[in-house]
Amino acid sequence: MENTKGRKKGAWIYEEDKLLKACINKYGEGKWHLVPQRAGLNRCRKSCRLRWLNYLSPNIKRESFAEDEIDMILRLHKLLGNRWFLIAGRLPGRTSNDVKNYWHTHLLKKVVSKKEEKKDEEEKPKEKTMKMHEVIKPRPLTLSSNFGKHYFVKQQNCNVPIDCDDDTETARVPNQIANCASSNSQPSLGSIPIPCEMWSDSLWNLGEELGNEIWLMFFITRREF
DNA sequence: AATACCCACAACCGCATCTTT
DNA sequence: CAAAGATGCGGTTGTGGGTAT
Repeated sequence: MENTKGRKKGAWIYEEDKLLKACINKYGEGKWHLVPQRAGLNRCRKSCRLRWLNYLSPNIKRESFAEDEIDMILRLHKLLGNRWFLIAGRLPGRTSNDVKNYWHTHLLKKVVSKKEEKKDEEEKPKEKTMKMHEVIKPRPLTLSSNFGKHYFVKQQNCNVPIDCDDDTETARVPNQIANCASSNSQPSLGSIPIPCEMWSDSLWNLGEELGNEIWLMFFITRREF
């Protein structure tokens, strides 16, 4: 199987794995555009990267998911939605592809059927303060190379509850960072900056309701593969 | 034994974001 | 500042193995 550029596609064979491993061991990870050439592989850079990250990397756990891992996936998914990379980041040895696959094959059905059950029971008046299942979607952000890469809580369409009297009074935080340590990255309500204490308090309140798991979303340091 | 179906997971693709020029 | 290239993530598809009929 080959693509339009004559690159091989489909399942990897043992020899290819060996070449890729040798290449990564020699040159390290990264510079994926150079990997096919360095390794002597007729594969595209994406394919090489995926193969390493999802299969060949020595950090990968091969055994099936443990109870606590499943529990963690369920909780984190409730908070983060389909941010598989972030969820996997909290599960040592698991890749985002592993988590995503496990979700689709094992957990999705469970969650859907549970929701169906709940739906029947509910039909109650709207929650006043916040919707517990609204997903907060953090996005990766690269700071200067000295700081490495970190993930923060914030992104477009992320509604942060702040002592609201009705449904509408939530702080719609623009696509910026809640990193109080950084002077130019203060969260805001429209153009008005939100004091860090208020921001933290809001998260703290939310954290109490969600069993403090919200804090996982603070400074989820990116794994260095 | 043959076939159909299902499940698990590896791999690909598209696109958004980041970095470099 | 814009364009081009590189990177990484999430959605989706393909495929092989196991099970049921």
